[in-house]
Amino acid sequence: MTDQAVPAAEHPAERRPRQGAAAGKPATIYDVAHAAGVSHQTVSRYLKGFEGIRPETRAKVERALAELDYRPNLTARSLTTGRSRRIGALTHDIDKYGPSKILGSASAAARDAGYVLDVVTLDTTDTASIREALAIIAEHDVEGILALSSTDEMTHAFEGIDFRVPALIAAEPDEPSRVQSQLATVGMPALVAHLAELGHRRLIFLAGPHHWSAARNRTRALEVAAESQGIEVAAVLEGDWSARSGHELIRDLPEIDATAIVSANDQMALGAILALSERGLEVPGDVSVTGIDDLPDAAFYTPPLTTLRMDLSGRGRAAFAELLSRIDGSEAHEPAPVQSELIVRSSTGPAPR
Amino acid sequence: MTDQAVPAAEHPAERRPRQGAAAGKPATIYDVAHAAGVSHQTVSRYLKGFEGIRPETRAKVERALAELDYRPNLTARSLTTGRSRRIGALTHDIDKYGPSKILGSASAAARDAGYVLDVVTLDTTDTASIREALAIIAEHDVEGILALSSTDEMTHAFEGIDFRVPALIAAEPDEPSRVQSQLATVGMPALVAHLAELGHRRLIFLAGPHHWSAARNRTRALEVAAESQGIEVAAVLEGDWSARSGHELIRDLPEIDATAIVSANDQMALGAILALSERGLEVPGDVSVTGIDDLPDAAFYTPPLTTLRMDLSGRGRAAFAELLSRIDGSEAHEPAPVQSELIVRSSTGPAPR
DNA sequence: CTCGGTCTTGTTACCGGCCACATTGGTGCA
DNA sequence: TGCACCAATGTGGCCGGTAACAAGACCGAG
Repeated sequence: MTDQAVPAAEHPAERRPRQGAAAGKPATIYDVAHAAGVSHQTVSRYLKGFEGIRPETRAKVERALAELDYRPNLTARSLTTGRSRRIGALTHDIDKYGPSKILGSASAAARDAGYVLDVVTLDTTDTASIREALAIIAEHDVEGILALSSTDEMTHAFEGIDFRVPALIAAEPDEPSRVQSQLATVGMPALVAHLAELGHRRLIFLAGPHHWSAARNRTRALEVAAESQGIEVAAVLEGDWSARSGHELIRDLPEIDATAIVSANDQMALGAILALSERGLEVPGDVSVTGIDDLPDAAFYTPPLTTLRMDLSGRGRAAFAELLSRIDGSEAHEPAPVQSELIVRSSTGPAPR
Repeated sequence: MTDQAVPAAEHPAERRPRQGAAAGKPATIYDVAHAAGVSHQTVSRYLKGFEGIRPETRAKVERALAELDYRPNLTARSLTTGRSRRIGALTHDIDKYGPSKILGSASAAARDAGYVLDVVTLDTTDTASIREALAIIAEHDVEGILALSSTDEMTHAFEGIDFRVPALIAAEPDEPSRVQSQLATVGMPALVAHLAELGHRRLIFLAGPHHWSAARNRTRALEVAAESQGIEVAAVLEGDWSARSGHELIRDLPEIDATAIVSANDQMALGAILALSERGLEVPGDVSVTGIDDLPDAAFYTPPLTTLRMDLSGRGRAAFAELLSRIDGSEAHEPAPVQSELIVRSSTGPAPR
């Protein structure tokens, strides 16, 4: 409490020349404290929103803060608090609609919660490269890990790893659950019923790749719905979600032994429609086609696609919310169940007799 | 240098109970150093790849490292080095193909360079929300900032801000440059020439939203190419990149006073095709339609779309490379020029007389 | 045998925050 | 008037690394 200058024992910040935004390095709380004539701790308290600071002290701090254009250094903060406010996100096929939509909504949810997503993309689907990506994420000191695409390889890569932080795969789960049951109990039956009402009795299913849990989910839901409504599934053909694969599967079929094609996503349906038209078949005159997802573009296919609208944004948000609740131990407020809704457009019509 | 135990002055790590991966917190270099019987600095040197370590010391460190399942704490490292190995990425419309493709490729490039992208998504396009997103990014201690979508609002939001780190907008630039000139000098002229050869003399252009620099770019390139080849642009209609807008623009047109529609992207072309068919016009029999981008789906539209393939991945990679070179001051190895290539499919055909 | 240089390793300070604890000044009450 | 108590603020340590410098061991040369 003496006022006499102690030559070298001055505060570290003393040695640094006075600096504002224009100068070299960003201001720290020490710079601010010095400028305000208070201790760094007082600044820290102010920043934290501590109430018990005298008005005039508060004013001094505020002035210094503004003057130096202070911005907190989150790196330093997270070193002591252990909270980095960062979530590692892992995805492949980010250029595909589904994953990128989920990513976007998860990212928006993250932002609203003050988090940022550290995105690492995967080039390939093999377990080894997923592991590698996980290692990168782990180094970056994230508070949680979110996998945006749910394949067997992903599940496998997640097994037996000690992440030290919560990790989860955003998925249409294999196991019975809200999502699955909503699709299986409401969405898919509605789609099949729609076809049945139009007189269709045999359909071909274009499935997604089997190593995706969402694909298995959708296949099973379709089979159950068809069975229970007495609709025959003439064939289940496995594609890779792409329009190309939908096109090839239908193009290479010896004969179209059904009056309807149900596709596990809209893009394969798009390919199927083209292949049908190349075979001289009309949609929906000769064959009806349906998709799943309801891409924004699906309403503008020729013809506009009848499809099941899936709430992908909801999935991203729900996944993030779930992860967040695991991170801070708070109870996950039960997310609204993810809905699927039948959207009838003109790609479906009465079955030809 | 005495060996006698100094009660409380032991190393911090001493006080913590022995711990492996199974125990509480992750191991630090101090833990490793203690386990190996060396100083933490020796461990740090080993980790850095320092050569001058005696083989037996090296072995001890390696053993301890493995035993404790040590993983470096990047937060602590970046606090001293000032290098966080993190890039802030800013985008809206991440669920659209263009931005997500650019994001994906930028992210892949980042990963290869040992960086991670901190993604913040924008809900709206206004400058204020961009600024807010930038503030979030700035707090997260990134080494650079990359904006993935290039709108006027983005440019505006970037102006007059002291980022303290390199920041750039990945764009098809307004100013003459490689990208623009390749599109303007090669791609677009090829597209227009293709239509001219088919006998088209009047076309309608579906432009992207004017506040996107890429949209202005494409509009200007088209106008120039059309002018120089004696093709008349009957109308320039501004959409918002979506299939919906392409559909509405063509649907609401009093008359189709042209034999070809050139769209600034594939999705508006998709909407246009549907609108034409609803008007009873055949593509390409009555009207030819072209797009730009060459989405994977564009080859499977009905009819498959003639389009200009744009190298979006190249854009993402190039943007990241440029940013990286600004960060570490290295010379940017001139990236391969971004190419656009004419892809002729069946949505274009001879002009009706 | 001593001295300087090199090689290897250890010690201490520091990055920018937060936390626990210490200290100061003012107030109420006996 | 003295003292306990509380409100406001300051001090020092710590988080987990890196950097600068110091120190001990070993070497050859004078």
